[in-house]
Amino acid sequence: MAGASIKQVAQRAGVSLGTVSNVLNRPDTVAEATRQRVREAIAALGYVRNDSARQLRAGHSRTVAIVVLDVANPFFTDVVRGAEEVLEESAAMLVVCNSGEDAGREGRHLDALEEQRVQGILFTPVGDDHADRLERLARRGIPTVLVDRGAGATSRCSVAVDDVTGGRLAVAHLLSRGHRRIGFVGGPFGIGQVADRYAGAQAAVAGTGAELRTVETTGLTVAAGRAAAARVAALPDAERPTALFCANDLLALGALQELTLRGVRVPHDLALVGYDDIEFAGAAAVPLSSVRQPRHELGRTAARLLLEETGGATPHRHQHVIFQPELVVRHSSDHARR
Amino acid sequence: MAGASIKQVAQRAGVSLGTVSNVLNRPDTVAEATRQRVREAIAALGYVRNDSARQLRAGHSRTVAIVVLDVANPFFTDVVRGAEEVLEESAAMLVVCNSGEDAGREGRHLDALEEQRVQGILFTPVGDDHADRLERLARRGIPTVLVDRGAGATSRCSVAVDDVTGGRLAVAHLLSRGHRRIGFVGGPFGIGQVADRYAGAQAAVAGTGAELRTVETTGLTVAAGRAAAARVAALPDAERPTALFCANDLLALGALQELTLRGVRVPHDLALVGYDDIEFAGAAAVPLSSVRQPRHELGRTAARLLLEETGGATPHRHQHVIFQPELVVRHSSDHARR
DNA sequence: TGATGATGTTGAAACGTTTCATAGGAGCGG
DNA sequence: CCGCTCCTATGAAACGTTTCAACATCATCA
Repeated sequence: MAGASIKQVAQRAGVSLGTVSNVLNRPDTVAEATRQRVREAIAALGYVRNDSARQLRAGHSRTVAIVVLDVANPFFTDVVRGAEEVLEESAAMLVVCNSGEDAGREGRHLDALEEQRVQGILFTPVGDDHADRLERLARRGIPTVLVDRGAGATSRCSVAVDDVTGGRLAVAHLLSRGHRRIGFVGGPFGIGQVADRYAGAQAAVAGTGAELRTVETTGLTVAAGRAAAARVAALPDAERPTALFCANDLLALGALQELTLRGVRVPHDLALVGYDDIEFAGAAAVPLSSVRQPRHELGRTAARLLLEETGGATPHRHQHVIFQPELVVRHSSDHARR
Repeated sequence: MAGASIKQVAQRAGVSLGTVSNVLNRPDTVAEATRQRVREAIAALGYVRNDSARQLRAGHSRTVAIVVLDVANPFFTDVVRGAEEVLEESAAMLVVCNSGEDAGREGRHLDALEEQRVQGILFTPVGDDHADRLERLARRGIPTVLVDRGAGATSRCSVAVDDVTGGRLAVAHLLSRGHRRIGFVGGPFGIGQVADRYAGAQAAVAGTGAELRTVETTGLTVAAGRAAAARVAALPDAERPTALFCANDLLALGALQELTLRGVRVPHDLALVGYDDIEFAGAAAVPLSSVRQPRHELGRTAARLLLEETGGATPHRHQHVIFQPELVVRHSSDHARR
């Protein structure tokens, strides 16, 4: 019972092995009576197809992987849900791999996925030196769609939100509220999103005479946000920024917690803008201004592009879809500095 | 280049196919010079092992799956991270499957995992009628560890937090603050956690003369929490509970948003207690009282039990590990009702 | 010197599918 | 009754590993 194979099903149904396979894969080519008999044998033996064998023969699998920076980050979970929706329709299975912003772990995941000959990978890389890797995957027939990264790569598809614009929107907003010394909280700068949002922030202050100083963090977590806010709060008044632009909402929420704890009032003493507009941003102690991204749509589009490339009847043209972010102003930054 | 196989590596290195396999799996049985030569051939051809073939031969895979109710729920993401930590040490790969609280989707995932002959499954089922299914998986050699469910199943391991105690703690706390009409927000009741937390709540009110009324929801999401709170707010004063115990924090945060919007003051007009103590609970507009569970530890333990069963040198004894929850009182319920 | 072991390597079988060329019949028009 | 096609069913090959008994070689020791 443990491992009934096609052979045993065939024996029991009194047909050849190939016929069973036909029942499974092209039922219309098998006569009704035979089909019936085979189906009964399958049920009786509790036969379940062995996917390894199928894949071995087929040369590729029916699973699609998504490798994300952090499973616990609501940004990625929404992307995952979007991708799932699309993939479900095409009988592909989505598995989620978590790199945890660790290049080593990311590498091991990619190795395993390559060994498994997955159908394709939706990928948000930790660092920037992944071109060779993806090139190799492509040669092996495993297409990649870069998620929220790597616009410009000509040899694969990508979907992204314009992070430079997002950073610019956030900081322009703070400038319009009268802030002249603004802190950028985020890191490591090796992460493209962080670098881009910072670039946008810089672009916004350029030529305005305002000052942008960086408060570098080791990651994009609530804990890192707390630590960063502690450092900011400890600065002498003359140096302390009057507003913080955080590279994501987790950082901003962490900062908000720490600032509240230390009696720094938001937005009166310090304005705060986050990024991602996660579900909790509006529910925070001080409702958080944030830059909203179409995360769900990002996931759907990434999956769609991958399927187009895989199912490729028509020769595939790589596409780069860029979504535009949107600033949502809430109380945490809604206070004009005189 | 696309698909170099062991055979081509062997040819290039001038050795037999079996020797290459030995280099890969038992390098110490191969002479240094040969090993070197084979390694070079592998590198030159860009050979990557085909996991399907390996699995087919081995009869089982090296991946472990975790099937969760909702990837976006911080409770599960923490469990996932705990499990990952343990599995990483044993060269197993964890893939996350999202049932989205949908029995159909759950079934399809289990089917796929069974076809893939995964090493084992960490599983939080949607409903209660999964015994047959798991029995079948077990017969096929795929062990399951129930996560946060199914204490009492004698034929498999489980890890759980005592949800009845958790529910009791929460409601006992509200009673001690003087509340006599308490609402339980949660659903569907088919989900074991919901049923257990409700049972605990009932146990707490039993014999106190206080009233417990249910506000049933269609899921455990922020949106469902909003909807539930809207219904509560619309009740006439005489019927409206003075406190809500929500089956998880997402519901509670949703409720908090909706109540704030409608001018119902928390905790003055209505006290609120959540469940899970997610990272955002303390950062909410009104810091949220909640029942904390050792989620990370839950994931670690589940993974450990699975590995013990799989790697089973010693015959495996199924275990049921129950963790105790802990009530964290914050501002949302910290107001004595006169 | 011949038996014994240790060390390295080989070749073939097996895992469970899918695919494909082929064959056995049945039905039918001529 | 022959030659055709159409419908079903068959058996063998192939996918890329791992495993294992057998073999070759060489040093060792009595």
